Amino acid sequence: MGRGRAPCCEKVGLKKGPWTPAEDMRLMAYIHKHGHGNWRALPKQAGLLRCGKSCRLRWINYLRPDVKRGNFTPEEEETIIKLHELLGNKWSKIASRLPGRTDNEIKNVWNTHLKKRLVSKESNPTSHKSKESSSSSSSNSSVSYCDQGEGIGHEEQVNTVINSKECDAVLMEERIEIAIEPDIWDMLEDGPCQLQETNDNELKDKWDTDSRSLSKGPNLLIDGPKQSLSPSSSSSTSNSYGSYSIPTDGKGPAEQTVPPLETGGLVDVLDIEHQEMKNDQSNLETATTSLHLNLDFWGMLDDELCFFPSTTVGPMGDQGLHQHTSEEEPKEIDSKMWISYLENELGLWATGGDDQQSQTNSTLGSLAPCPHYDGKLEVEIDPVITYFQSHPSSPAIFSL
DNA sequence: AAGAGCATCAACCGCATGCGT
DNA sequence: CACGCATGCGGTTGATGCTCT
Repeated sequence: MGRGRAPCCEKVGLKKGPWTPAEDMRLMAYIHKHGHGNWRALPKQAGLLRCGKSCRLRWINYLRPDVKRGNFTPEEEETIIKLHELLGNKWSKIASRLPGRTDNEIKNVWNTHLKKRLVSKESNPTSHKSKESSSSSSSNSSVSYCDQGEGIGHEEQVNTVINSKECDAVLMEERIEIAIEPDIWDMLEDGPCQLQETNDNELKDKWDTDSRSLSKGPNLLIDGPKQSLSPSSSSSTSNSYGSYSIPTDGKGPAEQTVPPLETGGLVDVLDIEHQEMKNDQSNLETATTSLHLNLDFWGMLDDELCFFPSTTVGPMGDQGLHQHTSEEEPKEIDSKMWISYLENELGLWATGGDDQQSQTNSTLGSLAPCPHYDGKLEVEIDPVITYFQSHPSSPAIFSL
């Protein structure tokens, strides 16, 4: 049905392969300030030698604040199995039922773990029969009924509970059903600067501990705590992670009343869906609430930036990042300074090889540091490292 | 200790879909 | 209605790390 085809990304001069920390930072900084209204234009505007697709994917699968990392819980796995029975390889739909999980991640887990597990169970029918066997076409093969046009009955089965429209609409509501760790919010309310002064060791311990349980990637910017929180739901979108709100202003996280979703079982989930759809108005309200949450998230990010050690405040000194004026121009200046600052900091620790590195290094000397930035940091404290050590996960940084 | 094989997962690719003109 | 474009989605690949021999 699609008319015309997206012109292939300009391949010439565009970088492929694993993302570097510098690229991650650039992307995060850009989206932080500008959002991602246009993925295609984004890399150019952000100074990234990547195609928009690549940026989008990186953001969605890794940098997105509410992405949950770490091993899947048994409950999550069970949910995936059940949903796969019903939906087949509709990874994005499945992902929409698992807050913080991406379709890519779920797809990988399915292909590497769950599928094999089910196959082995099938080969041992005494321990596993009935349900799985009746839907084996979808559960033990990556080629599902959805792919093959078979199993329409399954689709109908799903549709008796949720038609596709319902499903999409429900996703909005669902986005806020994410367990929040209260202490995280407490930490936020205390203010990151205060934390730095009073709870630094404790917090660091927490991060360190959490970090150990994390999955790691070959090119991770930072490992992150296995978190069950996602303060900024991506509910402004019709899918689980498709877009993110542009920062402006918002209400505090404390207003959020978040019933934990996780996996109460598929039936429960679908029941909830059904009930939810009875009231479009409430969905609209939820959407509004979620929007506030998203906005707040960015505000929190800005607040977080004062988490830099007192000697390592950002480019705007101890005021800049907190100063939110209504005027566009100062914001733009802030944005540029912020990005420049990030680039500078990356120049302190990132290894060479990245062509952006030369850029950042070249600007290193020319950029006026913040009033508190005395230049000794390079030796004594690396502000970026310090910052991310305190916030071991990039998602965590944003989701705090 | 070294190499082979396997497992995992981030990232890419191409097609599908939706929307604006 | 036709077209072009941007984004979403699912399959696949390749790099990396781990385990086994």
